[in-house]
Amino acid sequence: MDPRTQRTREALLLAAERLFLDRRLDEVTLDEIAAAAGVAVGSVYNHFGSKAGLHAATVEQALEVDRAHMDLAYVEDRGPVDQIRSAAEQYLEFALAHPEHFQMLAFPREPGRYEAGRRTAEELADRVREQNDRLVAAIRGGIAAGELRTVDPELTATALWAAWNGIIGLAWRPDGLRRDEAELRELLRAATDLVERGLLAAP
Amino acid sequence: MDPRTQRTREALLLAAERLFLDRRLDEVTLDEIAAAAGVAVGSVYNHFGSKAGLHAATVEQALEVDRAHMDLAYVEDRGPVDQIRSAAEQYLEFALAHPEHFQMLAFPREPGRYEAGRRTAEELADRVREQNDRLVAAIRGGIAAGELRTVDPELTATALWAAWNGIIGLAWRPDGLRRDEAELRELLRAATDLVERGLLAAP
DNA sequence: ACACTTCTTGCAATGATTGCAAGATGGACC
DNA sequence: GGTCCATCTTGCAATCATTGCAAGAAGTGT
Repeated sequence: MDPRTQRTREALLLAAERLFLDRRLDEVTLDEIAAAAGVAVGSVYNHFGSKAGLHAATVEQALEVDRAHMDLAYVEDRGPVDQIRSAAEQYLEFALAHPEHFQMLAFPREPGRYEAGRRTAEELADRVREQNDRLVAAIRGGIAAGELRTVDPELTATALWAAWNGIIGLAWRPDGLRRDEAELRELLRAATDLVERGLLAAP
Repeated sequence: MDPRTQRTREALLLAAERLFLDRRLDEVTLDEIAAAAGVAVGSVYNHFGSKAGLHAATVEQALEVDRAHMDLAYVEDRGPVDQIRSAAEQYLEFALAHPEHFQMLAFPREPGRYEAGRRTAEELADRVREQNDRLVAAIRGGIAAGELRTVDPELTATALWAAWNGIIGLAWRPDGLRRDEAELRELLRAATDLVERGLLAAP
């Protein structure tokens, strides 16, 4: 990698990390960050695509946390059904612990006109696919083990993940429909129960 | 209502409607709209809270369309299960026909610091509650008729609606995970099937 | 006509974003 | 070393939504 790129990126990340420590995204200006990093504002766009992209990068470690969370779910000694159930729980834990990252994964914004923005967006999408593949595998496993009905694993995994996003996303609605942590757990539990046992009465 | 309020609102709505006819939200500036309406830019904030709020108001009729769509689902002569199934379908149709409104209902943005913005946000939330109540009623009906298992109707309705939001929202992702109309229909069908019959194999 | 409330307006300021052109720098090659 | 070239960086201007505020205008009631 070009040493200039490396220097600029690191200076920005370091400065941004410090500033984001005690202030929220909208309380810190790009001017301030760039000044603290000793770099031009434009460099933020060159390397991270947007303010949000820079912020994302500073919390990039959270993606590792994401993986760590989800690793908890897919441990080998759980049955497939258990894995799916705990995937939902761990996803919620991840979202509550790292709301910005959850929102970037679940509800990404337009990446802007800089190459760096689009690159970041696709990296995040890859992360989602990665988790989705594990879910697919769990579903496949469940079907193979006879624990689950025969469904399309890909379709089911995507639908499940998207449904979780919709439910968990209620936590950050700005209106009266916002749900708090406890309500979310209830909702997600209800959803999981629904998906497992179905809504229809036994025939 | 103060006649000044009425005049200003109508002038803005008329001008905005015209300009939004052949250009998208981000292609029309507030300066332009205010100039066309012969009012100050600030009036947009006084009455609609934000540019998005003004846009919302111009497509307000779409909310009637929303109701019309959803009315199709909850007709009396359908059974509760049928009603729920078609509620999902109609919600998708509504979202595809009126993406901006769907997004304002499903994923509202911060309403901004003007009173008008918060008012609009709560009106939209009320609209959601209204539809949610119908879903609750359908679920109650299904349980009463013995067609559905005994679940918490409120919890289930909210979870269902939020899940639909997550799935339908995939249509407007800016990244590689976007799903097109056909895929959405498939996904939603899969989700509905999942919710109805459950994922677990018959014991 | 007078007072009072409520709207409207104009203006300045902030801050993200975009586009661009000029300058600086690192690496490859002689 | 010196030269060339691709790539970064920078600075700057411009756009645009948003916010805050203060002065002016217009209803409303007395």
